[in-house]
Amino acid sequence: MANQSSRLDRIFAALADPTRRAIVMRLCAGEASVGELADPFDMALPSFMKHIHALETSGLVLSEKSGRVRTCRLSPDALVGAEDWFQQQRAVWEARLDRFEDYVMKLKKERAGAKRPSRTTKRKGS
Amino acid sequence: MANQSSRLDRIFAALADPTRRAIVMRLCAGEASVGELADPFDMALPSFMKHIHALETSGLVLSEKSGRVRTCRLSPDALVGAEDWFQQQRAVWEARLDRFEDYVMKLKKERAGAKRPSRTTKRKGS
DNA sequence: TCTATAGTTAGCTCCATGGCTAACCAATCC
DNA sequence: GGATTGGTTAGCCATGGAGCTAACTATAGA
Repeated sequence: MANQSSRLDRIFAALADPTRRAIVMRLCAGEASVGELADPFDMALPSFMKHIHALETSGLVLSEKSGRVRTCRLSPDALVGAEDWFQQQRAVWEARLDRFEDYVMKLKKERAGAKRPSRTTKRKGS
Repeated sequence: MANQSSRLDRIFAALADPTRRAIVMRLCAGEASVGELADPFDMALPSFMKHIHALETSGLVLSEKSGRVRTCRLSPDALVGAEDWFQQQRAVWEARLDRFEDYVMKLKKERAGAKRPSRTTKRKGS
């Protein structure tokens, strides 16, 4: 797993473009040919194909040509990689919030220690 | 003019860069000054500042200058927007898979005596 | 006050991206 | 077989992103 980050690079870069996000959204509803996908966009085909290609090299989209028609579909685990990233971040972030809260609680406790007999300050859980 | 890049555009573009993802990850662990953030990266400060700026204009990161030190932290709802997008997509996608699965099941049933119930579509909940 | 520190601004390269046209296959269809 | 359709390749251009240096501002510390 040397360079997994570059995969994330490409996934996020792919999703940074509204045209490509729209393609992904459309493919969520089922596979489609390049032509069908391109139809709603006011864009020359070669330009559009670049988007398809970007999505393919990011691993989000798979395509297959049969006859003269290329059919695209979402990769089964397409969005998983990126979504996982978010979840990891959120995990750290929330852990940190917890820790921060602990810290604040501890401060309060220490500071109030003189004034107030502390209630058993034990949180952590959620 | 009317349509400057949408917020999602900027968020995903921001996350498409490994340096910036690293910054976000680091900020998950708590706020830090620009200098502290920049330290692990072998990069000139002005270059690094561009990354910070990209993160700020994406709304992922907030910063505040006090004295000569600029302190950065994650925006509280930083990753929410993007994460939501994934969840929406996944919803549509899974709905569609379910429909597809229904279809497959129906096929199987029709073709033979129905035997095994399967539900492969499920992945981690949140 | 003088100096070191922490960022900032300006301005330059280089290359990737997103768009275009034009010409080119290769299936299909009449 | 010839025309049509659906994609592909090649090549051009403009923009913007990522990096750099150099010079500057402003605060903190001695």
